[in-house]
Amino acid sequence: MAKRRQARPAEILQAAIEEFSENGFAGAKIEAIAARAGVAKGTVYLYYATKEELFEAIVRDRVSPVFKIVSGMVKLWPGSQTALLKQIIPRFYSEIVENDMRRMILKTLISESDRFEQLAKFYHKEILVPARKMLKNIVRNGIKNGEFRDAPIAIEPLVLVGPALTAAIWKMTFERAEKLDTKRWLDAHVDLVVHGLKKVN
Amino acid sequence: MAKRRQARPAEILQAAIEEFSENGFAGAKIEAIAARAGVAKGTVYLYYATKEELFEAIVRDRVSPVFKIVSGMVKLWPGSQTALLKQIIPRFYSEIVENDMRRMILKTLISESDRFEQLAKFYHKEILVPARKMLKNIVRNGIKNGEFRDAPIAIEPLVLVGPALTAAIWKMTFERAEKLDTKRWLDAHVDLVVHGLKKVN
DNA sequence: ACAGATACTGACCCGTCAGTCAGTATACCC
DNA sequence: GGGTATACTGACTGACGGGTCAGTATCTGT
Repeated sequence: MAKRRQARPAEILQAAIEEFSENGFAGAKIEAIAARAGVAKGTVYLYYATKEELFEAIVRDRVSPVFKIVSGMVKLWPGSQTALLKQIIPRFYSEIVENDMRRMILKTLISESDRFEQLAKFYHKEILVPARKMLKNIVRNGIKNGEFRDAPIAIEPLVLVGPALTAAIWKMTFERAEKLDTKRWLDAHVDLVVHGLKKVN
Repeated sequence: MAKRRQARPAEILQAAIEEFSENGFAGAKIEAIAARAGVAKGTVYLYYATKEELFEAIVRDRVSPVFKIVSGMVKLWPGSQTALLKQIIPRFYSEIVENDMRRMILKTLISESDRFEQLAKFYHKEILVPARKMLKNIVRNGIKNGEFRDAPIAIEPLVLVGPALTAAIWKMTFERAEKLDTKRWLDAHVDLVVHGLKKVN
């Protein structure tokens, strides 16, 4: 023991991600997180004052960075905006729908939004607002270059990724009643969006 | 007291709807439900064995009936399928996004899906499957009569209402960070769907 | 090799709340 | 008006788990 001062936080965070992902926020036990990290319960509290703070650390450490990668990709895109959407939307599925940790974060944000008012604001500012801006740019570029119609989606572009969120919800909630066919869902989604935006004259 | 045997269940159910809607499933206290119903805690348990059972009773009593009304409307629709969608989609918003009770039910289903495995199956069978069938019929009819393209949406038609779900989630989770402009969102949604399905030759 | 600082431990504390049940009040029938 | 069934009550129990802290181990500098 001891001397681990710098390694500990990361170890505990990793253990927490696993425990939270498997059991959700409410179901996760601090003692179980400690056990996974090979540490006593009290030690967890040396680094994170509350269960909430531990959860917030996960969001800050693991969610924000991912978005920056996607967002960087957009800036360098050489092809058409339609092709870009066909690239981006599946990305939402692999990052949100198919990723245990991020699905769990989403579920927690929904379930415990009262408890995490602060975190919801953080998520909104760091993820939702930038995502909207990114999508808005894509749509506007498409309108400008004649690919897309001048549609109200340009004002409320997050509507474009709504079905992806719904797929994630389905997976969390109804998977045992009926398995989601992610690929089929994604295909329908992309097709709808592409044709919904396309300019027709 | 006494003699209320037939009135009690409905009174308690109503009180439970209010308490659950205001505080969510986890935050709702049986004692508070009892107080609202003007009854002692023990009395609640004479009619509903557990908190879960009480919640299930709400879903069974209040959710299924609504769907039947919407679904009936579709059968009698005289106009175009496009016009029908323009009628139906806003309906999803008033029934799900703008209704406290149903938003709370949705949130609970998501948050407590493990606890309510049985109920999730019920909801799937009674709501989701019929909703999908209804939407599938609309899309197919539209394809048949030349209004719509033959799109993959015909196979996964729930994608069409995905953005509505997302709006409900936003309202539950990020309302305090940024108020959802439901009408604007709805307009973008309907526009996307209508143009996404439209046949163009 | 000693002292003080730092890291860690885990038994315990404590608030919460779903669910129970012995006791009380009311209705109903003869 | 007495006796029994039925409805209701609310103090209590028991499980749970987040958070605490007095005690122990290890490290570090001199």
